[in-house]
Amino acid sequence: MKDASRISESELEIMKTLWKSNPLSANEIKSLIEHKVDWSLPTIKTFLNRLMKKEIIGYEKSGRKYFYFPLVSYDDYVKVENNSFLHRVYDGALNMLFSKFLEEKNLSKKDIDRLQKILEDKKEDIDK
Amino acid sequence: MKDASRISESELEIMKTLWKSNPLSANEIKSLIEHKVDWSLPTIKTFLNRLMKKEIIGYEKSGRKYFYFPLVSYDDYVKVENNSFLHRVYDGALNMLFSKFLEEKNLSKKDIDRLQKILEDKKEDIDK
DNA sequence: AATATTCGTTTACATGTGTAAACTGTAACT
DNA sequence: AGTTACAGTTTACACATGTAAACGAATATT
Repeated sequence: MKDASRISESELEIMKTLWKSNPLSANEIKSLIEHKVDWSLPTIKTFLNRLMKKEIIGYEKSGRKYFYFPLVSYDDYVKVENNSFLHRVYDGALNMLFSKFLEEKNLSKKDIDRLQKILEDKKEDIDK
Repeated sequence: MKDASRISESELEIMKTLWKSNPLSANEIKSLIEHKVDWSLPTIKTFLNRLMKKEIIGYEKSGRKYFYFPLVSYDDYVKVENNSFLHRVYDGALNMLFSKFLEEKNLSKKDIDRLQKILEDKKEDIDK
């Protein structure tokens, strides 16, 4: 698994697009994210280049055009980010993290049910 | 509540110390964190100054010495960070966040029990 | 009182990031 | 074939951040 740690906030916006569908050209990316952010094409190209230098995306040529795709999966990225967040903000205390989120967010009953189910399953894994 | 969003990673290390106990002088902070990071006193002073400019900490003078203390509470900081993390990585999908953490972390039985308790309480709040 | 010490303040500098214009090569149109 | 369009590449520039030395003022020591 590549090191996915150093994706900046703006670069991440590009990555989210690429994770949803790929490969994509710079123009396609622009269309897909312009409802969220207002970046000029050059700006998007800068981000694509930086992501390539970091080996977080790759590309395949088709004639004069480049089509970009992720080299790092969303899951890998999430793993790295989860960990760094957990340690940065909570010094690694997962329970604290959960408590704080639960404290301040309003979950629907359905959400809670779903989480309880996940926890039940987890428990079984341990017991087994 | 002050805007606590723009605390950098290094500055955060200082804040953690101050949240645990305050007010503290620059030297005291140095002693308290030197087991974690190896920063020279000037470096720590830079961070303190930046935090002051951002109005995240304040100080009180006692003779020639300054004693620093937080202007932003840990809880406020956590709230802001949780939110930004939730949206940055999960586009706001709290359930996804929980699932991912639960998926990849190993919780002890006790941890799970505690979380289940929290969820139960949450549920009661809703029912009520 | 003179000097050494100790604080805080100012200045410094490299790297990362947000944002984009200018440049260059190649494909397409007339 | 010449020129226009358009894709990628190079250069640019300001601000944030990591890291710290130099400077100046005030206190403590001899």
